[in-house]
Amino acid sequence: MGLTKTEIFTNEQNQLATLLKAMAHPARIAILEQIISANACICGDLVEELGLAQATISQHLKELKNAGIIQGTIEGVTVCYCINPKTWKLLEDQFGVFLSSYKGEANCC
Amino acid sequence: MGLTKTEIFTNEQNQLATLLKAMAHPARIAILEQIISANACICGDLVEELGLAQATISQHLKELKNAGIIQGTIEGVTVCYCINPKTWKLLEDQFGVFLSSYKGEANCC
DNA sequence: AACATACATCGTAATATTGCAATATAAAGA
DNA sequence: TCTTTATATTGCAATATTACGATGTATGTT
Repeated sequence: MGLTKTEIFTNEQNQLATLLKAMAHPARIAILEQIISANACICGDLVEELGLAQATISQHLKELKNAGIIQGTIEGVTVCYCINPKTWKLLEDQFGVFLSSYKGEANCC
Repeated sequence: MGLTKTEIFTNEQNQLATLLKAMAHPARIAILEQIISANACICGDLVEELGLAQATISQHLKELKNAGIIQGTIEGVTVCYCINPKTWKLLEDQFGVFLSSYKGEANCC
């Protein structure tokens, strides 16, 4: 096994899980924080900022791109990464609905 | 390798990643949705609701419990699971800050 | 053209995750 | 006590993730 049974779950459940999974790594959170705080799109600066090898950073960027969370544009020799506003909003909405569905009502246990 | 280099990142980055990771699976999202919608705490009902083996559900519950997202109390033969309000709030806060740090400003790429 | 720079991809090793059958444990009832 | 019921744990197979060195691929520079 070792293979998630996606067919059992709803599209929304699978989609949310995929987005969360893409973010569920400290390196990828750090990368996103950098991209956001730099406001402009950084690129190989990430390799210096975080203490990871270039290949590793590139792989994390690929995962974020695959999930649609960031987008990259080639700018000469460098590649410019930035947040994909559409997916970001989707995540805010989907996860927001999910989180706020719990009202913290009278604890039963 | 295959081992996350947690020592490179901040506590907050690691903590958020851990919480997101615990939720980043459709089965665990489904479990949480059930627990929330049932309002009261359900238990083995999950095995019937979702189409997964009892051992698998139990394992997912364990992961959610380890992450502090849910808590379980023994009630006779059954175990009563519910959301841990503290962790839920922590996640809402931490992830909320993170998500809202991106203002969707002028796209650069 | 030859080279440097910036990324991406490949290949690989170490480890983690997912899922389940089988088995263990613990509480309630006969 | 013996059995049933509900859940946890163990052990295992299949697959995924993380990380990195080595190498490939563009693009710009001399």
